[in-house]
Order: sequence, then structure tokens, then C-alpha cells
Amino acid sequence: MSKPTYYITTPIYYPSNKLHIGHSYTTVAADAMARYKRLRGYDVMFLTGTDEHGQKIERRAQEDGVTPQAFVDNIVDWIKELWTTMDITYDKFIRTTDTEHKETVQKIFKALYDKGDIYKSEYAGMYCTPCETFFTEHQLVDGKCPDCGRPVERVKEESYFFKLSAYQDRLIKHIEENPEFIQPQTRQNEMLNNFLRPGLDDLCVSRTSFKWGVPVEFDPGHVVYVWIDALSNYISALGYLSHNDEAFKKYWPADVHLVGKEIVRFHTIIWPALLMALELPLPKQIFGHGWLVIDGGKMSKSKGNVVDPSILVSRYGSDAIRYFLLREIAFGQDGNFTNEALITRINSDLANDLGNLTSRTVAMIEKYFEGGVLPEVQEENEFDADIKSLVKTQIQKAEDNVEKLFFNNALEDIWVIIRRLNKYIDETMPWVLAKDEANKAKLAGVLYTLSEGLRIVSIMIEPFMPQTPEKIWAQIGVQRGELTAWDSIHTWGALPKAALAKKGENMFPRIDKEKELEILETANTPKTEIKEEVKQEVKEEPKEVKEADYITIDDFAKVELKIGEVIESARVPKSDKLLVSKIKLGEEVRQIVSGIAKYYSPEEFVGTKVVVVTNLKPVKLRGILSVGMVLCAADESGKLVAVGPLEDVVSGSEVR
RNA sequence: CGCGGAGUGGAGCAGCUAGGUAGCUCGUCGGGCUCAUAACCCGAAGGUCAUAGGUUCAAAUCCUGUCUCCGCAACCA
Repeated sequence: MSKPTYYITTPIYYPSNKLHIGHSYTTVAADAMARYKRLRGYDVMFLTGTDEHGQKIERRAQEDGVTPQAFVDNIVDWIKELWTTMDITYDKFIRTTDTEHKETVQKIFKALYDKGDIYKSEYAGMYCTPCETFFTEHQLVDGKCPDCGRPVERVKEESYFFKLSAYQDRLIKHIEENPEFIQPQTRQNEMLNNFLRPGLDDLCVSRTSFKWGVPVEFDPGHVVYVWIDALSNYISALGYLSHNDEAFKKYWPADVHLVGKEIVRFHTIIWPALLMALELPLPKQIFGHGWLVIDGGKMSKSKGNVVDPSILVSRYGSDAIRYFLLREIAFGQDGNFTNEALITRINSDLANDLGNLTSRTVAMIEKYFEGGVLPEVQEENEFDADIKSLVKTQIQKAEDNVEKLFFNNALEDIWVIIRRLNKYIDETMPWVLAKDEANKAKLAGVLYTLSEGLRIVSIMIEPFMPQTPEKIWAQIGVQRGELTAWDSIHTWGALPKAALAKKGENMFPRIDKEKELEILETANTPKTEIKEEVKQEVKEEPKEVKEADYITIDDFAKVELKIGEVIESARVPKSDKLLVSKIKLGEEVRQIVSGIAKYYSPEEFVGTKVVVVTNLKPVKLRGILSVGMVLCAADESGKLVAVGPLEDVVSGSEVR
């Protein structure tokens, strides 16, 4: 008899940069589910990967002077390494640059074209000739190119379009008839009210303005634009339309596409429409989870509050980080990420509750019984019944919650058992029983209950924390096998009576919060800042990405810093964040745009002396030329404070 | 009136779909215990459930208005 299948995916990530803790969150969640289903006997396919095409990557590569392929190869190596350190057990890692994927995309494109669902038309847009880029009306800045600020012209680009509008009614019907399709519910309302009911436009699915993509087979000037290329990874990875489509037959339709809330729209509208056009079944569920927010605000590079997961994993271990991510954030909602919350969770839940429970249980068995082996003769006590029934209900709750992807609730359910067991120790007072030889059987019964409880707990946490269970098993004398199978948790008492214990390592040492917070602050903030600057120069060396913690004095010398005096400043119209200032650097006066309007009024900014990066490539922001950049310190909340000299110094002075 | 989310003890959240004693974790204070990673257990203090109305015997929960915060679109060098 063949096992039931379970197909789960993460989005494919865009490797224009390293990933942050938010990507880890999605992937860890998917991994936990995949592990859970495997433990429950499913034949699981867990897919993740990278979406590697498009103009942005093409440009990043160009800036770095490498081919787009070399550029993405480098980042993908880093990503795979990250997943290894986080114990992500993906079954397949798809890259949209894989030959098989590209072939499938071409076949899909062709099939839809032949069917009439893709047609050739014109894409009217605003074109900036020097930048060779199209923009939509609302991307323009004061009617000019958002990149270079030069005038744009209205041109028509020949493009292929997908008849998205034709599927509107079927989509609405499907969503309404399948309340499980979009989860959580609030996202469903959002999609219906915002996009579906107002009406869908046909979708532009090809571009001629860049080359880094899958070429349209029958029209070489065009490359397939992101939608068909990226979304179809979910089926191309299974060999759809290839010579070997066994995996596709076996696993499609997907059980769940796990996605961040920002891309729910593409997965619940465009993707199902494409599948309908291909006459394929739709995925059973799209689950849009929330974001990790830092101090209430979105994590973003410009705020400088991006959290690098690899640093955290290296300090606290993968299990602790995985636990935190899955425990702290409520399904579907945004959750706070702070270093302090992380450490608090590790200390109280992992060290104090779970780690200490293991430690005291094992220590008592070793201390009170010769060789750390419990005698077969055991006696129950008045609290055992309560433990058993509690364990049973908590298992039920946890299983229900995992099925619904409510990992935070599931973990809470498990911790209820852990806390109950800690309490049980106080209730039964084994150290008192140990004083009287007549109570040996009773004492053995108590310690057996604890050991058995630990065994059950350790199995339940395995999907979330894959390393910890082994450590517990080593201490309670259990080998991986029947006694560690998921189903065994439903049978209280599976652990042999003559359970043995052996004190092991301290699984979760307590963390000195104050000290650690300081270390994390310094480890994170300045480094990311410097890295941004240096990245431009380090490109050809793929290894540098991993070793970018230090820069040489030569790297630093590439950044030209000068003291500037603000002599004029004004708000940029229609922008709540920008100030445009005239800054005097010795003889020279420059115009610089800064995103500090929330923190400085033009009046208070004028007259101050600031540090300016003078050799930064000029850019246009909201159509205004900015030559250089004013350095600011950003605290955790994103608040900016301009940086200036401690004592007065003549403007134009070099900073080094 | 662009769309959506959120406002609950010091902090972070649950409860709201199917109205009826306001719950959890962390923190604080007091006590207990000593098996254990100065951990564990018990108890206490602390909440006009943003705000103003409405429906109801009864509203954190349903309805309406208002305020504030966050995200999406534009902006972040």
C-alpha cells in the first residue's frame, strides 16, 4: 500500500541579496510541517528554491561586473548553506535557472499561446531611453524617470498578455466555495474585495526590455516575465510537461503553498488562473503568514534593522531559533522580533522549563537508583491519573493545531505538559520519598512518570526542534526506533519500566541577557552598514560574501567622507520623508536629498555640520538630483540622527 | 471618504466567528522547596478591554461614529 502524499512549498526567494530572518521564518515553518507529516507516515515533497531572473538581478550582476548566473550562483550557495545550518530538510531546491525549469516554462507559455490564453498585444508604458526601462504611469516621479530623472516618452512595447480577466468569475466562485483555499480568512476577504470583485486586467507576461529570463521560444526578442516563470516552479519542479512527470502525477496538487502575506495575491489569483488555463487542479491551500516586525515596523534594509539569521543560529543553535520563530509568532499575524524576546524565550521556555526538567529528572534517577536504572516494581500515586489525562488532551490539541499550521499554539500545548511535569515534581516530592526505603516503589513510579512524560514531549517537539530530541533520548536511555515514533506517544507507558538514565550535556545553558544583548547590538548594526558600502567592490570574490565581517583599510578608503555645512534645506513636495538640502563642502556646494524629514525640520537642519559621503553615485529621488549622502545613525526604531563633528571644523574637511 | 490589519493589567499576546465570572507568558512583590541549569512550585498586586454612542436582561465580544498606530501604492543612498 502506498503512503498518502503531502506536498508543501515555500515561495522561491529572490537572490538579489542575502536572506533575512523573515525568509527563515517561512522556511522553518514549512520544514516543521514537512517533518511532522513525515513522522505521521506521509510521503512528503517539500520544495523550496530561488527565483533568479529579472531586471534587478541583471543589474546587480552588471554593477558587480559578473554574469547574472555567477551572481545568483554565489547567493544560492549562501542560501543553501543557511538552510543546512537551520536543519531545513527540503526534498528539492528548485532554481528558475535550471534547464528543466526553463524548458517547462517555455512549454507552458507555448501551450497557453496555442490555446489562445496568451495573446500578443501592446504594452503602453513610459520608456526612459537612457535607462532602457519601462515604467508605469504611477511609477514616474513628477512625470520623469524614477531612476535618472530624465524625461520619459510614451511608447508601446510589443508584449504577450495572459487572459487573466477570463478567469475572474471562476476564481471568485472557487474561493467562495472553498473556504479552506485562502488562509487565514482575513486574506480571503482582502483578495475578494480588493482585487477580484473590482475586476481583473489581463496580465503582461513577457518583456523585451531585459534579457535575463527564459526566452519565449517562438519569439526570441521576448523573455517570459516573472509570473509564469516564477509561479510555475511549483509544477516544473515535479517534472510537469517533461519526459519524466512521475513526481507531478504523484504530488500535484500541492497541499499547501506557504507564503508571506505580501504575495498572497499572486498565489491566490494569478497562479490559480494559470492552472485553470492549463486545466490542472488547483492547490488545496494558500497560507499567508504574517511578518516579523522590528519594534512595530517592517524589517527593511533602508531602516538598517535587517536581522541576519546566521548570526543567531551560530550563537544559540538552530533549535533555539526555530523554536523562537515558531512559538513567538501567531499564525497569520505579524509578530515582534527582538533580541530580548528571543533570549527571554530561550531562557524561560528552553533552559528553565524543558532543559531543567530533563536535568532534574535524570539527576534524581541516577542519584536514587543504582546505576541509574529504575526497578520494575513501581507504585502509582494520586497525581498520575491527572498527568496521563492531561498528556492525552494536550497531544490531541497539539496535533489539531499543527494540522492547521498553528505552530505557536501547538508548542504552547506541548509546554503545558512540560510545566505540569515540573509541578508534578513538587507535588510528589521525590527527595522526601528517597529518605525512606519503604517508599522506593513509589519513588520509582514518580520518576518513571517523569521519564515517560519526557519521552512523549521529546517526540512531540521533533518537527520543530530536530536536534533536541536526540539529546533527551540519550539521557533517558531511549534509542531511535519504536519508542521514538510519533504513534508511540498515544500509548502511555511504552517506555520500559526499567528505564535508565544517564546525565548528559546541558542542552540549553541560560543566557546572560544583558551581556548577550550588548554583543548582539554590536554584532548586527555596524556590520550591515559597512557591508552595504563595501559590497560594490568585492564582487568577483564569491567567498567574500561569507567573510564580509571585516573590511580592509583599503576598502574603507574607497569611501570618501567630508564634513559639510547645511546652508539651505527644504521639504521635498509630496514626500513625507525627504529633505533636499544645499550642503557646503569647502568651495563646493552640493544638493543632497536625505530621508530625514520625520526627524529634522528644514529650519533645524540648516546650519548644522554633518558627515557626507561625497563619492557616492548621484541619484534622483522624487525627481531631485542627490549628489552624495548625509550619514545618520539609526536606532532600533528606525529613528535617524544626523552624524556630525564633536567640535567645530571647517566644512570640506576630510573624514577618515 | 484608496485598501487592509491592530489598539486588552509594566511588556508581548489570547479571548471577538456562535454576547453571560477578563486568560496566558515575561516582569514585579511575598512565600515554599532543595532533585535541578540561582532553576522549580504556590500566592499576591496590577486592566474604565483606545474612545463616544447604539442594540440587549447582559457587550472586550454585535452595530455606528471618532482618534491613534502599522502595512500595502509613491518615497527610504
